[in-house]
Amino acid sequence: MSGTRIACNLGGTVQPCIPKYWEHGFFIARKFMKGDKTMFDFNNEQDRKNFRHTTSHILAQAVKRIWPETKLAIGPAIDDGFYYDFDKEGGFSNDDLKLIEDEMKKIVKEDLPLERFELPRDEAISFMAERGEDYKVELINDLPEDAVISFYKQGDFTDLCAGPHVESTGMIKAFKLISVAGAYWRGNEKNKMLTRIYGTSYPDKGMLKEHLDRLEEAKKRDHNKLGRELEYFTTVDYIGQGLPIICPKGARVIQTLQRWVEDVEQSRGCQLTMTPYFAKRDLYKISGHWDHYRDGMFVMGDKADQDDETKECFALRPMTCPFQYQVFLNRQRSYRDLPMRLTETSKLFRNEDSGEMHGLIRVRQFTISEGHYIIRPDQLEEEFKECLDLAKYMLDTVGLLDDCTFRFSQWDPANPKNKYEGTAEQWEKAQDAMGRILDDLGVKYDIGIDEAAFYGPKLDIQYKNVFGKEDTLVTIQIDMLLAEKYGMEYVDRDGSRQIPYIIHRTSLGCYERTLAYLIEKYAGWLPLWMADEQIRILPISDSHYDYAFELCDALKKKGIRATVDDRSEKLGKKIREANLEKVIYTAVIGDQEVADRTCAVSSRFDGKLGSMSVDELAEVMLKEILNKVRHNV
RNA sequence: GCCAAUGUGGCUCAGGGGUAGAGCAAUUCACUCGUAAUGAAUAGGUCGUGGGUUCGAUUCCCACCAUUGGCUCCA
Repeated sequence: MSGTRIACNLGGTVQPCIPKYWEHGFFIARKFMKGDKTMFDFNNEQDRKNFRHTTSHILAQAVKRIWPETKLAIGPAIDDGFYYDFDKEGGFSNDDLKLIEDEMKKIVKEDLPLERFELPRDEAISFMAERGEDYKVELINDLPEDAVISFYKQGDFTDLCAGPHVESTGMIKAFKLISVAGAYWRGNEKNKMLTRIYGTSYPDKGMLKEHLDRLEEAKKRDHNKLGRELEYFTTVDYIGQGLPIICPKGARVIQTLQRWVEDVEQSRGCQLTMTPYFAKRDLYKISGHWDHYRDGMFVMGDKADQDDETKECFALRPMTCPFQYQVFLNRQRSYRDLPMRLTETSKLFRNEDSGEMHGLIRVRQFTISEGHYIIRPDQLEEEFKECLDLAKYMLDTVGLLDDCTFRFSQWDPANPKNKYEGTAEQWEKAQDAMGRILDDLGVKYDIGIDEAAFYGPKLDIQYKNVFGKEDTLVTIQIDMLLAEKYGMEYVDRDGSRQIPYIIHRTSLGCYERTLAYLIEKYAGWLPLWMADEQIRILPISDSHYDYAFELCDALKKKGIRATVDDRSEKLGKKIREANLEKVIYTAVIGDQEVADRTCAVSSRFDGKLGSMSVDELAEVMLKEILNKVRHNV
């Protein structure tokens, strides 16, 4: 969009926007830039947001024209487009979307200028109250005392809005309504569920098409589709939601990752533990899980017995922490024992709400490289740094680091659900420590308020799936609370008893989720070292089978995962299917190869490598495997 | 959990109140093949599950289950 750079000269308060078209473009209203000349550029985030925000107003206008009784909530721009929340009886159907789009086209054609005006609070309230816009009235009421209350008017439609917007509705040359979804008013599940319409818009049709094509391409990488097609995993109705079956191919990847992770952790001073998958309620009571996390746990037995102290009650573990602490508690500890770096490839069980599950990304049983570093306070910085370094090393090795973002997840003292343990003082102390360490390390992070664990702040390493939805891949948490709850202490140098700090950390994070992201990142072409089938040998006809199997065995002996396609099919078909099944290396065997004891090798990434002996082939492949080479797909 | 959409052989999909169809895949046979689909034949579905309406339901209604997109929650 470099050609679309336009000047803007625009007004203060009630001033109408005066369009001033430059060569190719249009211009944008900036209420706050009185007399200032600025450029519009769709590549600029703010300009793009304004553009999408105006589109959301057009959406609202269209909806109000068709269903005047509909109440408006909010309608901001988001990363790839915009949405608007409506309160309409019965919601919207897909046919309705079409209807709305048609009306929106009319509004664009009408080329209505967006005019900004302000009203004093009482007038603003009566303005919206007269129109029956209860949600808007609530919004205005909640604005701070000194807030400027502004409106934007376009033709027959006026919305409460801080702006800014583009010049006129005629500028929205290309848009599309993408989907309908439910969303709680103000994001609170206790409030009414409204109907949200998502859409996107662009300055021209070509860009819109590009965007939609990108979405189509993303769908092809979707682990939930590709992972099932390639038989990494499957699900079964009668086993249950969020309980995927990891098939051999997926299990191989996870096994390979797990072995590597455990080895690396061991080389960095971690000790492996194996602790029970479930425990009595008593354990979780000490940790606070029983009070703060019970909804997320699978508690066994009758619900009625759960709180009956005379009855034994077990629950599957949602976290490993309280189990691993028992290792520390097993005997008296000295400051010399610290840091104690415990790690476990841990199965966890969390009773997620039914609507939360998603492929391998959000499941009810998962496997995580979960570690607890029990440390002296003076070791906090060094050990935290070690955890971060470990995580970055692992993510970098598998190729996910570059797409990660960091989130400093903090508590919200005002959380209404009594989510957090501990005192404000303890929280401030832990958060200050983490903030200091992150700043020292120069980590660039966003701050997530109310994203902390119930026992402490977290550094979350976030990753986005092909559709842009973000989840946590790795987490490192500082905990100054739980050690005390469990009576964990060590004898310090001076003989005094001290309470350790604990760092909760994952190194590679959840294997199921990581597998999902790897499938998406590599579009199924996982790096050779973790791929299940590393090479497929393709004999041309059955006279070549013996040599093909001989070759296969020779490669296996060298630690390469090789198979033979011994079906009675033509070579073209075998090659096609090896590609569809994302096998990186193929080796063709015909008369020539049998005669000179070679094979004709191709690699997905390096093309035809020509004729090679077993040893040459193994050398090439082992080099790629040992170096954990990753390709861009 | 909430809002909505979807659910037809392994996969992609068509159909529709009178008890189901295509392509690919699978199986068998023939072909013995040189870098992205050889041909023929065969088999495979109580149309997600359970109720209801009806002479009759896969089709209409209800509930449940699962999948998908959001919301809320979260590794």
